Amino acid sequence: MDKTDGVLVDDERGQTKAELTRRRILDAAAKVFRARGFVGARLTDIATEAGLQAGSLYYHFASREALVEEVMSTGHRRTEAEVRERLATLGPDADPIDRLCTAIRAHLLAVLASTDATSASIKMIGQVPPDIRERLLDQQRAYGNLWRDMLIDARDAGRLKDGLDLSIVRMTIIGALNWSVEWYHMEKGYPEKIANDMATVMLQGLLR
Amino acid sequence: MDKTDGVLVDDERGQTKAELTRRRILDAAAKVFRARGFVGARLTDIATEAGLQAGSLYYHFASREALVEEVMSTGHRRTEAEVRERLATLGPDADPIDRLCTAIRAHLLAVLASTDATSASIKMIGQVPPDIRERLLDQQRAYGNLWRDMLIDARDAGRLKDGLDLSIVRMTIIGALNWSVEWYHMEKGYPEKIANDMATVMLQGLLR
DNA sequence: GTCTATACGAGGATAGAC
DNA sequence: GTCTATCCTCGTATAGAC
Repeated sequence: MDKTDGVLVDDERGQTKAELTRRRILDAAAKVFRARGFVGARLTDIATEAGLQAGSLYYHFASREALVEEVMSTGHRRTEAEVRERLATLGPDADPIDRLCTAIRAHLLAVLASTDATSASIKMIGQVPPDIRERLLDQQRAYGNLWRDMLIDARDAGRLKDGLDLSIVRMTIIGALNWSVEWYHMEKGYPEKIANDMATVMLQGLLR
Repeated sequence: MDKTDGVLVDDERGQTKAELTRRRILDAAAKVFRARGFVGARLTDIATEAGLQAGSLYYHFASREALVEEVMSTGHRRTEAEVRERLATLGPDADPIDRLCTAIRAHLLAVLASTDATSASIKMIGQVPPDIRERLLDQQRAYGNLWRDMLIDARDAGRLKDGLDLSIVRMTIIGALNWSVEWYHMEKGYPEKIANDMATVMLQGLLR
């Protein structure tokens, strides 16, 4: 499984040719899937983007679905990694609200300003076949728990409004963050500003 | 265009057999598209659900894409209609914050507790071919303006925090509402509670 | 490892009977 | 209007040469 490890490093030392090509295919696939969605992305498109023929993909991947799944899995793993890293910089006993704010910002920036795989994974989660979807949701459970725990900590510290269902709150926040892939376009956006406004609205509300 | 009018009435008087079948197909399509997504929904499934054979669909619709587009268009129109109706009950010079709160609740309830077409239209907006997508986004512009105007009114009344980009706020709110179709399941949900918590979080924030 | 060529299945779409 | 039967296109996947 060393293919799934070093995924975040772009260091080429010690990579066989096959591993490099495999990586190139994954990048191409992420780009095409992000742009065209699960339906619209053809293996021919992906192969062309990666600089080879459609048939050649099968030397590296067992099927179209295997390719999709790895792209999405990688995308989610990156988002989660970025959020956890940013949280780690706060130290273990940071203020729970600071942690929430940091997570909101990190998740949004990961989704908008990071790789194609991250937004592809969000855009396609509602489209992939049930078995793939199931495995991906399993994988995302740990990440969901991270958010759940942050919210519980904040509530236990007496910082949240009473009576809110924290599951609903969690899905509301993550939903707003994720939906940004549907409307954000590189030309017109300032991810930092979006992250700030979203954090403000979700934590303090939009009312004065 | 009397097909697109009476869409909300279930009154059968004056409807030809063809019009009734057409309606039945649209309902079946909405259900199948909602459940299986744009990719997974086959014409065979839709036809079966509507109680006829795949080939027969073509008497009523020119193509699969025409069918998709009408389902989505109808779905969005219903959401918009429900929100506008609820706003209308408030009267023309209601408090701008009441209007926002009402719109948030109405949009969510329309999406979660209403017909298959409403959630299908949201789930598939990121999946359909560019030309269809373009026309649907055009259609949605008027609805976006409704939200934009509500936010502007609230700001002009001095009720919103300073410095927020109202476009970002609008997309944040609508995004959170729309994303609910990805996580809500009929069994476990209480749309009213979800609507309340979402309105609270977005207007007043989740902090105490 | 990557190519070319091709097999194969699936599903959208059409034709004609009824 | 709806059926059955069939065509046709497209894209995934495989085989074998290089």
